[in-house]
Amino acid sequence: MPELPEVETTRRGIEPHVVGQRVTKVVVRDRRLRWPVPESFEPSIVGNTIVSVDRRAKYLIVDVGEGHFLIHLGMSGSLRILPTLIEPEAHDHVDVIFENGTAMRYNDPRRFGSMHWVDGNPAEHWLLAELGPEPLSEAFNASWLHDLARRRKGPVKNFIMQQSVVVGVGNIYASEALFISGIHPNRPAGRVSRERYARLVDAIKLTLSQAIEVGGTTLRDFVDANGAPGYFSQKLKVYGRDGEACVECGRAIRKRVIGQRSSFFCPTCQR
DNA sequence: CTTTACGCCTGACGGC
DNA sequence: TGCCGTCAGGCGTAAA
Repeated sequence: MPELPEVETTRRGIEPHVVGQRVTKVVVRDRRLRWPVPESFEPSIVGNTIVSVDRRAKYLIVDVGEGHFLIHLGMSGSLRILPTLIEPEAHDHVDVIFENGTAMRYNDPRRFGSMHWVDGNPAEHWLLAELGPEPLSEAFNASWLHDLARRRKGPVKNFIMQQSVVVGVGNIYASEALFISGIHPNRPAGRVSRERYARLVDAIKLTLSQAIEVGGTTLRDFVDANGAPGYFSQKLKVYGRDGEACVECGRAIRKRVIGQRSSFFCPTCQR
């Protein structure tokens, strides 16, 4: 479910409610996530006060002073802020309960998400250590992409979805950014010119920024920390629009599976 | 090294 | 209504 904009939306939603809050209790009612939540998870956190909530790629990093915990939302995960503790429902895996009576609740039906406790520097944790640059940073630019793409034969769409190339670009925004920059998703990554990579970089930054501004994309079930959906789905130009008219040329948007993922593009506008 | 295919899961939806 | 196949915002892993 969540790509970078949805994770950032979640981060912004929970941050003001949890920073400065002291954790009095952590309840893990279902440890079955992508990796089992260890028994040591709760005692590591309890008693600490939340210092900050940061994001790296699609991971949320919660600093509790004594260490950090990482949260990944997988395909179907969400975090909610509860003003008061209410009865848990299906797939409510974890509650982090605060001294003031509020709580942060993690729900994940498909269980592709994860929670990790990290001693030491989280940037060196194995999940984060090999990640590429943040898409909204200066380090992500045309030179970086063009140089990395040399000799790569695989489709450019797969290339930009690899987290070692650039983080946070998932299946929706990859299709959108390629449409905006006029690049066919199936074109070999090594056969995209530097100039066109410059346009792709701009398109990725623009698409992600705009999506963050409106709270991300809700296709079926993404909600922010208050339970509200994101509105970027209304602005999607190609994703999920196969058969509809291209907003630029009017020809039908096509859908094709590339790298085992559905991809949407305009056969006329994208080369 | 890069690239590909496969699981891991539940739930929603469309067709019959 | 009910059943069944298909598909879904991710990504680690094994294998080619």
